[in-house]
Amino acid sequence: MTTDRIVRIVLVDDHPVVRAGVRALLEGQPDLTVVGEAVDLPSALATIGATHPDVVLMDLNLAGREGGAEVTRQVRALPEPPAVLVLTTYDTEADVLASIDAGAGGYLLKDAPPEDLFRAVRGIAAGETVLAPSVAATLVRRSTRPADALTEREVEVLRLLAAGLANKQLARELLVSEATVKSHLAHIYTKLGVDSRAGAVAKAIEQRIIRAS
Amino acid sequence: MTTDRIVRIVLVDDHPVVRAGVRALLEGQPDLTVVGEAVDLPSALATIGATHPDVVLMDLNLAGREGGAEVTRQVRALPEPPAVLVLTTYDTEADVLASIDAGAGGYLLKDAPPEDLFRAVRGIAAGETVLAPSVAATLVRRSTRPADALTEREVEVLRLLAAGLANKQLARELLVSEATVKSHLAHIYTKLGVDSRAGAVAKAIEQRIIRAS
DNA sequence: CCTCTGGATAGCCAAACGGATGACGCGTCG
DNA sequence: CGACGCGTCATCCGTTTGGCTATCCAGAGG
Repeated sequence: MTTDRIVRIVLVDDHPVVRAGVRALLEGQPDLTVVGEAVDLPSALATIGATHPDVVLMDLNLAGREGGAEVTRQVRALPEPPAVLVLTTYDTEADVLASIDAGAGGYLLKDAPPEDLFRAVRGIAAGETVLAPSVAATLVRRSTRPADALTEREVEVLRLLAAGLANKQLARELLVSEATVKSHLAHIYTKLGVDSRAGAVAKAIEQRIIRAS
Repeated sequence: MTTDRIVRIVLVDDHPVVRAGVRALLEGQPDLTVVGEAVDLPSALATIGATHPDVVLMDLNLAGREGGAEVTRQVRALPEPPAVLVLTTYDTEADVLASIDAGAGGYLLKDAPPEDLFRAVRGIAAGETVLAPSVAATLVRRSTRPADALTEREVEVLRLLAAGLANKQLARELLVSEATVKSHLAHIYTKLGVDSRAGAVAKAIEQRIIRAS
């Protein structure tokens, strides 16, 4: 609490515009400083190894082979890992859960006001967990209504379903039998309150369980 | 060409982080200046009316009721309208076409290097049309294949499809025979490049042909 | 005037789908 | 320990879907 040390930050985002923006905002704060930037997994590990930052600001939608969640996981696997604050555009259930699971200490949306960003960075640096209001709401909604919470596997099925795959293709992709796929689908239908694939896809996108991109 | 006038710019983006980033980048150029920012349609019209900029940098994924395309259209409908450069994350065919159709003079992706951004802004201000390479490719691909563009009726079918209705229900709802519904669906599938209802719903939402909520 | 497009209609048929029901191994948790 | 959730798999059965081919009509435009 009496740590008036400057918070050292590394940005990981493949958009130059966003990096410049976050950097400009953070550098306006006397107690925050950006010590490095990276655009993908290799550059992130290299930059973090070279600078040993306190906090990593991570974009989830990285262009490279590995998404932000995977990069987060590997960053957190380092010895004496920095705290990771996910700063992204979407707040789908799947994204949030994957990030938290990967070891992120916070989840903030890019449309958050700068003050929230500063608060979040300071909080993360102090070891707190920081969630954007809508993200917290998502998690609360999920834990207060455990009746219709989809399992990981079911979300996985949904994602592929949204790609228009048939049961046979789903089975091949998930390495299970077609019977299992139909079983998952039946559960998904009852949980989402629909009775067809099309309805499930629409409802899943609407409820941000998966995203349409 | 001998116009050494400073290019006056208004930013329209609902992400404070991105606005700050673009502003920081642009202000680093002596011949470019940001004279205003806006987050949605009303604030955009107000800001543009008050500042009369040369160029508007427009994000497509605005949070408000109107997307960037609609805002672009209304901006271009003003007397002596500023040039509009769309600066966004995605380059889906639908987005690009909607932007151009709405009167945008350029389309750039957020992952473009800053130099490209500067060049684009100067070009737009000079009355040129500026397209990102991948965007240009999209347009070329389309002009060689002018096959797709859903009719009103087909979009109507899609909307109901996303509600999970079966063909029989679709027929009742649309006051046509089931055969007609199947005919529409077949056309939709070929136009969207899918072969199932679920795929069609996902693609339609992705391309913003219908809304998911 | 004739063509083109969008919309509506029809029948056929194999394949896919959704519902129901039951079962098994495996963790967790009271 | 026993109940429970989860993921897995299976069989049966009626319904739906998607692909195909073909016709008809009204309005727009060359």
